[in-house]
Amino acid sequence: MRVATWNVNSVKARLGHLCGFLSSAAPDVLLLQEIKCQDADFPRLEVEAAGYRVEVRGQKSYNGVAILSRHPIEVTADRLPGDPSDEQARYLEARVAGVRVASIYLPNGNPVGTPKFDYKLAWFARLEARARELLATEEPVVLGGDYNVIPEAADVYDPADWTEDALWRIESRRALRRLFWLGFTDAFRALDGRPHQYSFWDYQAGRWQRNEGIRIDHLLLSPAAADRLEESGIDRGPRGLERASDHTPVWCRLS
DNA sequence: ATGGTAGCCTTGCTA
Repeated sequence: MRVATWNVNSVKARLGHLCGFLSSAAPDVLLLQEIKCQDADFPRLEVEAAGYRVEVRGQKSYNGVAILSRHPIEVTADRLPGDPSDEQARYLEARVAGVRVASIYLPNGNPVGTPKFDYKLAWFARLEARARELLATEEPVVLGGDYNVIPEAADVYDPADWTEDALWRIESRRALRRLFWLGFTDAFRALDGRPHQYSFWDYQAGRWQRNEGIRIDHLLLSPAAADRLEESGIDRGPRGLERASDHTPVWCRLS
């Protein structure tokens, strides 16, 4: 089973790229983030015509996540537990072909020192609590999405540019590490030892042309899923297209 | 050199 994650930065603006990726990469499951539309505005017919079922947790203008799958989708959560007042559409979880998957759009958290950074860390704590619950099920679990965290110096072109950024702050990296200490595996890092393999390049300052990116989109595998990990990769193709998302898909294959 | 781009559907916010 192949699982991919992609922050598309508006599913309506990226519909052509999305359909191209579905037909060329043909993942069994695609986890989308930043669809930037309400449920009713998701281009469902086009995606269904490509052979995929669709579950959406949308929101007007910002955020929004979805799960696309060639197999039936049984939604198990359409929001991250732990804060009923949180209205932001950043979490959708489902069971697909015996694997628990989640599409995660973790808060960016900038600027540091504002409520936005506090929200990021609080959201991370809720995710950790949910991850513990999912581990207890002993089902294979794939927590995929835009984590908005650069795990290590090898995942950024120059850490000095990111010193005060919420994506690199030690509090954010520690929060991600806590998921690793729980037993989750970074699917890409587990199989690819090369440094400086990125999943995001800013639109500004020619970052793509200069290959000055960061790796912030991750597939975290529970032990039962990691036991089945056979292959992983980052597909840079979509980032090089005209009017591309600033992120590109990350994928893995489980036996 | 505090710039630069993109999408929302606003005239600013978020990233």
